[in-house]
Amino acid sequence: MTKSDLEMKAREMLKAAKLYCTSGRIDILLVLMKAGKPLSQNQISKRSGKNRFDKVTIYRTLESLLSVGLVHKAFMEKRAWHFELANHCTERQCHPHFTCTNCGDTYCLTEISLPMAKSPHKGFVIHRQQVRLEGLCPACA
Amino acid sequence: MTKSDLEMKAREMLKAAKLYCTSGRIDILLVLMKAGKPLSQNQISKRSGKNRFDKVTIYRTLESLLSVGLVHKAFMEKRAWHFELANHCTERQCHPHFTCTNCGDTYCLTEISLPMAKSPHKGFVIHRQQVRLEGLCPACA
DNA sequence: GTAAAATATGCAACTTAGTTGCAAATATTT
DNA sequence: AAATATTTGCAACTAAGTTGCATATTTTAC
Repeated sequence: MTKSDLEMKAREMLKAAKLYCTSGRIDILLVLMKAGKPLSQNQISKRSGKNRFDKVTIYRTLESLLSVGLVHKAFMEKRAWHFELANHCTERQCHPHFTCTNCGDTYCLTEISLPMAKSPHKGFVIHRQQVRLEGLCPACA
Repeated sequence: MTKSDLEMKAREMLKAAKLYCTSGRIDILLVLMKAGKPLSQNQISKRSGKNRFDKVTIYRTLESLLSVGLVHKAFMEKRAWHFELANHCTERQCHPHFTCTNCGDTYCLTEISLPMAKSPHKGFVIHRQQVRLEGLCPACA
């Protein structure tokens, strides 16, 4: 897929979500598509090349993408939130995220999926489930 | 269990872990025992009564308790880390944490446990697994 | 195509979480 | 009770994330 193909795709995603097609949103979507794993605001900023956007803009852009379900927030050991494309995630569950305790890298383990937790008797209604895994990656094992 | 019984218990836990029995550690353990759910530094501070400890002390205390496995870090939707007693948690998995999307309260669902994820072929070694659930609590459902 | 309306962006200033270094205080060991 | 080991408080700092407002860009209506 060429660069402009990806950009076309980003534009379609934004249009379908009824969001303005702005350079910020397109760029950030491209960065996330190419990364294929959760990135923090800071990482997104560094990867968005010459047209660096303001920190506030990145946060607000992520918020808008989040509000229409184009991205997800992933919980990580790091203090900052990480964001990733909502690709292949269902309403109820995304793939588990694996963080290597040795090198610190995070991977999306799209091959794995755990059964959804069953609500306990007391009347809890479970809508979504997120799973975080820790251990050693192939390079560090 | 009376207040001093709890304190005795805290002292035993610290002694077994070969940590100095200081008023800060005892107090913070008591707060966590009474809470029964993950608390942030800020919440711990508010709940530790008259002998409020310095923010830095609380962080360092939690760190020491963490290092000997007496407490766990829980990931939450909030920006701050939350800590809880490592009660009933195995090496590999703790109970899932449930956060109500309506009222924001967090519960420890000790009745639920998911099977551990199986390592995918590629050579990942999974050591620990954490599960976060979202939905409606009995009061909000 | 252009003007008006709707929304996004940048900047400055702010809040909150968490950390570091160092001197003073407290806990344990002898 | 003194010496040693460890913890605590304070001040000052870093980094993540937010808010308000003026300006710029995108879309819509004509």
